[in-house]
Amino acid sequence: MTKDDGPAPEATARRRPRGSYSKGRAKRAEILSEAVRVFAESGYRGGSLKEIAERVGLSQAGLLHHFTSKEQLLAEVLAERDAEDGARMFPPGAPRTGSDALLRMAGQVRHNTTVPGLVQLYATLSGEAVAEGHPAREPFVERYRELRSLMATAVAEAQASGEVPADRDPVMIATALIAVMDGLQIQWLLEPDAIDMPAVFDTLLATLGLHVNAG
Amino acid sequence: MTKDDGPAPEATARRRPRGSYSKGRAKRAEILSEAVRVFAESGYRGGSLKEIAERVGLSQAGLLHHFTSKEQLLAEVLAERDAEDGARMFPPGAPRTGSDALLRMAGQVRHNTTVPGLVQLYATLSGEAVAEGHPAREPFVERYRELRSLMATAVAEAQASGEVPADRDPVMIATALIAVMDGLQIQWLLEPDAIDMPAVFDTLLATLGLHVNAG
DNA sequence: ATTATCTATAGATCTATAGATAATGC
DNA sequence: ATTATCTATAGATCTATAGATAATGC
Repeated sequence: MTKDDGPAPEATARRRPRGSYSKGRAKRAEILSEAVRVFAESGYRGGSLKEIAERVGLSQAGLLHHFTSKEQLLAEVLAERDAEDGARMFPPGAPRTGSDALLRMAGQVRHNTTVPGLVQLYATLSGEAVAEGHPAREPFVERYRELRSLMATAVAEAQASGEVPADRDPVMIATALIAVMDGLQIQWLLEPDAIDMPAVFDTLLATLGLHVNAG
Repeated sequence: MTKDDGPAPEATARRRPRGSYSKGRAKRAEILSEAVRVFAESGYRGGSLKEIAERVGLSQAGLLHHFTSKEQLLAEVLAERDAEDGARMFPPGAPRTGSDALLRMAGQVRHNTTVPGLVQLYATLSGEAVAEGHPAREPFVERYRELRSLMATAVAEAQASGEVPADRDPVMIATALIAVMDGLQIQWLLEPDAIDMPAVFDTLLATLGLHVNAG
């Protein structure tokens, strides 16, 4: 067969898109990372496209060439951050079994103290996202659902292997651990010097019978 | 002495203010309680004076007769809510000693499930308030500082009296308990039916060696 | 030729103030 | 007479679209 599937140069005049140029892709990435900062500082409602645009050296309309709407920009910010954080807490290869995931969670808390911007992004957006109709609501619902499920499994496995006392409901423990992590972030963002996030989290794990440093 | 301290009817013509009428005071209270709802739903940034005004049957300018600015309205909302909640968790007469405060905290978690609007107010505002320059930031910093101090004392007393194991730092435990309470609210507001706040909190207290139901 | 940006602008908001009128209560 | 409200408006924003021009790369 001859290439009658290919682009008919003139007949149909089907001008197919060429895709973005490399300059465009670079700018797009720059916008995403600056959007993280602006949404972290001012939230989704409070953060303006103009502010983001100016920080990357574009006009506000220029920014909207890369993202069709503010809402789409937020969606991509969340997707990107979730992918990155997910890879950290649940690396694909790692045998996420037993107390392993719990220790990695403690590691995440430790890591978070080095990235206050991202911590603020989540703290700010999760607070906004509880509002009915907020564009980040569904993503957050799903995120917590998955997180609870993964952590509950980890707790149950740690209990089954005897690494952690089995006298508590694993789902309750998982929910509580996630809650502590979130709640600590608020207190820490408000008074970084007064709150030692990793120490508090480790204390709680120790109370559950899991010792981070002692193994 | 004759009343030369009284109002000189004409000389100085000092027309002193008469204070608000009862209708005005009623409207003011109405505004405050509707502001709670609007700020809960949309946050401080996202909530508009027009929305609040309409809900109480005033024009936006009419509302600003009772509060000189949006910021002042927020400040009064916070002050009022803090006073009310403070009275609940730390009643003036009660001998707030030992595990007493811990059990009252569990009671507060239980109570919170009946007032989702207030829970949302705090979840939303605390998320916003971590932003530099946010008008609720300082109030929240102080609130957490005081809460930690009160709870840490309670934990220490409970430890001293042997009601709770003394193998953990009371400040860490207090910080963690407050964090769990906050973090649970986010998960609960996102999925009320999936999260049993009181059960999770009680589970955590039990892990600490304090049994809410068993006494 | 297609993508990347810009300027200009429509159409919504929003807060706070000015100035007028209606309601309340010494 | 003082308080309680209203209408009108200034002065800032903000998002998204239209239409033009500059830059990039088949």
